[in-house]
Amino acid sequence: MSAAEKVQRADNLTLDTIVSLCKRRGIIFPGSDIYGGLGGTFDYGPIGAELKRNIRDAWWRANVYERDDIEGLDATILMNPRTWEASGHVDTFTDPLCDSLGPSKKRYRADQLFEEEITAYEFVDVTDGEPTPIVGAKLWAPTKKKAKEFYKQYWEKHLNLEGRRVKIEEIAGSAKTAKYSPDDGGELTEPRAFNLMLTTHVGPVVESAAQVYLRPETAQGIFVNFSNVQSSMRRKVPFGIAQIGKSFRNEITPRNFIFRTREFEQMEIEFFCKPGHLCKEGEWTDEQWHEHWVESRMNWYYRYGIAKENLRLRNQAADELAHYSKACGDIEYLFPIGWQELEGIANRTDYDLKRHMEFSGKDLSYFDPEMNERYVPYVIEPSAGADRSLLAFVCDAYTVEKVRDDKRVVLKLHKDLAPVKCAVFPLLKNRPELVEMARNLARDLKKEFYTVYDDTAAIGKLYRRQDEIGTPYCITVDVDSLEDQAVTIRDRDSMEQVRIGLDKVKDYLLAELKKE
RNA sequence: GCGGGAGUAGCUCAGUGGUAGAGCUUCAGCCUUCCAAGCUGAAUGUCGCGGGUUCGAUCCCCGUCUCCCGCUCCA
Repeated sequence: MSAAEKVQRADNLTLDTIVSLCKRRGIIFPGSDIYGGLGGTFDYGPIGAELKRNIRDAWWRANVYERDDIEGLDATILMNPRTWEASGHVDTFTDPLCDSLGPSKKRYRADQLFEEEITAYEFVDVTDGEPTPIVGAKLWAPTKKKAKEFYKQYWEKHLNLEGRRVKIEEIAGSAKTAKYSPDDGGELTEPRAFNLMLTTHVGPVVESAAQVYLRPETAQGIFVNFSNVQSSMRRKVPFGIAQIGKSFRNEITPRNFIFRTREFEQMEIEFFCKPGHLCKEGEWTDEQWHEHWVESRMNWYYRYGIAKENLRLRNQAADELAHYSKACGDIEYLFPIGWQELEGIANRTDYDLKRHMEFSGKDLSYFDPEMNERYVPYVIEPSAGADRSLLAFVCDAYTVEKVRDDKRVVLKLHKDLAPVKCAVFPLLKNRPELVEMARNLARDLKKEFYTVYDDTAAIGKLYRRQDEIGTPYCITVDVDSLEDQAVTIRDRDSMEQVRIGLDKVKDYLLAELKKE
């Protein structure tokens, strides 16, 4: 029976609480902290680095080692710029943005503003009988009614015309709305290209020819290596290639801690399969593989401890699909900031391979020995964010419990993800024999897994410190240990203790840590 | 980029025109035979940065940077 009563869960958890815990306990720091930070960057501290590595490992293990149809890959961040022309990122990753010069100051995607014939209106002050045009009070609207509406909503407030009589006059001229804000009729600035890819230069001379991009997704490194991996590993379709690595996007607004950052880590698989229309009876179509991957990926999050009610699948509507995909299932997690995407599983069809064939002139089709025929495989892409996953795992594990009259903060992380696996304490630090025994035990355990030794506080505080970073086991060497050569192992979640012979501690922990 | 808010100790925050404080944390010692105990002591900040007003500014003014919230983005 647990002595603890759970009083807080993710429902009333705020992101600030997580941010504060992360900084305090060495999990995540703001990037370039001493220089005031850099927007959209965060550094992982000693504990965070372990946690992230464990997440990467868990993903790699589940997808590369435990399956027999996936190969690993580690491609470069810098790639031949042609790659990004082929992938479509040079064109479609550029958002043309323009701003309204009207009072709303809204920003628009220029390509999303629909065009329509509109008329210019002018506001005239008629209070003193003599109509006087009001400076700056011109706007564009499809009808006089709409112009009035704009005037009420925005211009009235910004022109300070209290107590004055104003008339709306149509003036000569007509134009397309794409030049004027649909929200306040204000003029729009010229669209400026905002490319979401970050650039740098290779070679000693900074000139446009040497400009390269930092990859905005890891996927393309996989596509360009499709044939290399397939032939060197003697793979038959269906098979997949997995990769973990950094990607970069010049986000307009990085926000929400590590949720949206300019430098982030992806865990992606490109799974190559036979296009549905070529499949024979009993063979999985691309759509069936897509379903398989959605389920497989959902299960991965469950396996590592995400609560069922905090995870959901959302199928993207046709109009939100990226240019390359035929269908996309988003796995969303209920963060303190609301439901947000953790991972997208897209059916990219043969778009990427075909584009690379076109741009590189190389044949990337696959020869199917059973069909005795060549085809370009379809691709199912489960694309997860490592940083987002980490945030989700931490949020989901974050628990506040009432212990006696005190509260206990504990990260109930899955054992495989826990940064520190075991902590060893002497019950009394002024007893050199206990200190020595504890130090020796810790030293021994370190050979197997990440173990820490600590004696800088009373036992209760030592436990709580480890609870906050999710250490599953704490071992205490007490006075009796000197006699019976045994120690207590305390479980993080139940806070219960078992007494184990010193010589059996390692085996016990190894067995416990292995349990699912 | 636009609009709004904010920058004071590791964290959370208070405060004053006379160059700073609390709680928690951290560290050392004493004590303590198991869940943030107690006692003693200690550390830490050019009060985001630059300029101005002033005899004097953390506080007032201007500028600037960064962060947070909304618009846009989506792993």
